[in-house]
Amino acid sequence: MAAAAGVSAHTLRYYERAGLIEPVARTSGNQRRYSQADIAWLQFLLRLRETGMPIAQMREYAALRGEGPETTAARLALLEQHQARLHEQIALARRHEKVLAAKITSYRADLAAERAGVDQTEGADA
Amino acid sequence: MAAAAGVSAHTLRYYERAGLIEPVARTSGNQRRYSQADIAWLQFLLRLRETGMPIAQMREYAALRGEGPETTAARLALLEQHQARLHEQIALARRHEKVLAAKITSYRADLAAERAGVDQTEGADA
DNA sequence: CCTTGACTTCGAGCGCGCTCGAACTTCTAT
DNA sequence: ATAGAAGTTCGAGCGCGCTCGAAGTCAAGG
Repeated sequence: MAAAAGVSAHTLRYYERAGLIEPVARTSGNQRRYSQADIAWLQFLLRLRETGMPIAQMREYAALRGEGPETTAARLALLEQHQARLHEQIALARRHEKVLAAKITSYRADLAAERAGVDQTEGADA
Repeated sequence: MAAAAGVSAHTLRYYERAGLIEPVARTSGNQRRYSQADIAWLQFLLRLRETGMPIAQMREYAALRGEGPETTAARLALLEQHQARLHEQIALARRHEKVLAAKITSYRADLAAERAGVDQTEGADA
């Protein structure tokens, strides 16, 4: 059970169906045997996945890979595009973090005021 | 159409159904009229949403808010918890960014080698 | 008055990424 | 030889966060 690669057998089969993994070698009895290369590829996919790359794009990437080494440039472009998205995500998250931190600070102030017996402002939530 | 607050009327009603927005004032003809306070609250919600807070937790927050000012501490705790998650997300995204950058660098090297007429390594994807 | 268009409720449907279960086959250990 | 664990295919289901459509109600302009 190659699902020890950090993912369920169900998911593994799903990835195959989804065209992310080219059909893997089978035993005489039709059972899948994952090679080292298969596992490496899977882990690469999982890393892309973790970074929020949608399945559809991973499929594109996988298709390019299937077409051979002459698609390296195209694959690189995909990765770069993904990297750009990742950058954006991080930047956005950081902005949100700032807003949230401000909100929390003001909440703390409210609490302090309350403990001091001062009336609260209503609807201070925005 | 208060949906000009950056969200569709459908979504607005969905949020009400979902318990994120307490039922808003209606005209004689049963039509919703959003007050400034409603709009402010909505925008606060949307900000939480954008930062990836799940609806379920927003619902919790909304419920606490409905219970009055004595729940401020609890709400603060929720926000802090969310902040922690946001921090984690950012940290994770940064790690992914590093991995991806490394991958891209190696791809560029592959491309350069190819242009130089050197054979490619197969399965270099992990 | 009457059209027209924005509102209402309700429940169904969607896109994503799995996740699961049924029914069947195959492998493994005794 | 055989029990039972683990594999197979297939299609359905789920959880999230909307999104949409049908059928009806209401408001405002001509």
